[in-house]
Amino acid sequence: MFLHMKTGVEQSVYAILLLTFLPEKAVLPGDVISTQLGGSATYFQKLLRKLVSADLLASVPGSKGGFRLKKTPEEIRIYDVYVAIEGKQSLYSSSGIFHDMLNLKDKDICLLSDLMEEAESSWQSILKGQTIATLTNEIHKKCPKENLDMLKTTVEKKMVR
Amino acid sequence: MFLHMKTGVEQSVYAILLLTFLPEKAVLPGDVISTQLGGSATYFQKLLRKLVSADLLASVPGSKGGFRLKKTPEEIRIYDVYVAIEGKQSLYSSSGIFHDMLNLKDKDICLLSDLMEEAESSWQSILKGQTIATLTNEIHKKCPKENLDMLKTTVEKKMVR
DNA sequence: CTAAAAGTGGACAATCATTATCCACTTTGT
DNA sequence: ACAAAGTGGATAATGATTGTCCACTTTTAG
Repeated sequence: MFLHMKTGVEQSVYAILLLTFLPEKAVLPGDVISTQLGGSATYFQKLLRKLVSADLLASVPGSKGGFRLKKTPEEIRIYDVYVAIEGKQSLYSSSGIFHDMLNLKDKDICLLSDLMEEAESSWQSILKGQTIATLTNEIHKKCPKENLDMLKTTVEKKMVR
Repeated sequence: MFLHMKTGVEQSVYAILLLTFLPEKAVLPGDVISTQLGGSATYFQKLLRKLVSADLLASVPGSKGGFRLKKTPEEIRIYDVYVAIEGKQSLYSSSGIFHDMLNLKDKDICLLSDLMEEAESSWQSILKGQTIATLTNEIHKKCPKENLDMLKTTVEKKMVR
């Protein structure tokens, strides 16, 4: 088992967080978002596309285009962001060692699968219990108001429509 | 976040399982273990060394040497195997995006860290609740007795001392 | 109507952690 | 003394993640 936040998911969460500052109907161009977060702009575009495919973000093409939330912060669970980026497939999959060791006929028998599924679902349930809205609430505890206001100002300056 | 059983941990669990069949004081050479499990023998040696370092296995060098359990199956939690192979470090570590986004002074502030720690500890608690002994019990449900007996016979044929 | 700005999708390259190999060295039994 | 087996370290191969590029479509502005 491996338990590591890939930067893709982390970046996505923060990107969505940034978009919560947008007024209704306004959008933020992708390169503004990536500039604000730092890191690779082109890779970031791919993340944004995944978030669009997952219906978390809406995109407007063309000049004056950009991205905005497609759901409310309350509706977006951290788990949804995770699935949007990583996909659902990253659940435990046996490598067949148990099968080989015991010379079993049925390829699908695996000793660890039950345990791993339980562990994963326990992990996921935590991520399902937290939404983007939860995080925005916590921002105020963790971050000085002035920094937050500065960020809001930047967003409003760069947004379109 | 990424949740995937690396084969190292999986192999290790099965290796330990295999060693539970050994009578007191007997040992099984490393290459016998890896042959039984399949996969790379040399990589497997590295895993065994990690398990020895973690005090889960005892090793006897020299001719007629090999490996045996250092603890009882009841004492070895799946979590212990995980930590032995992966190390404790694979906890969530922020990549500093939150910091960059908000221009914070304190590098260590991270919005996601609390959530991730909670999710991880929930995941780990499942792995702490299961031991090698638990798995041996389940083997009988999942695996025909004849295959199991065949495995035991092989182990007894190849063991030393 | 044309150009510029912005998102889309796919092919492809770079990076990094994991997995795998090799070798010189030590320990133990015969 | 020699063979079998574990140890530790250096190093290569692999594969997933991350990052780049480019041709294409959509929209707005002039």
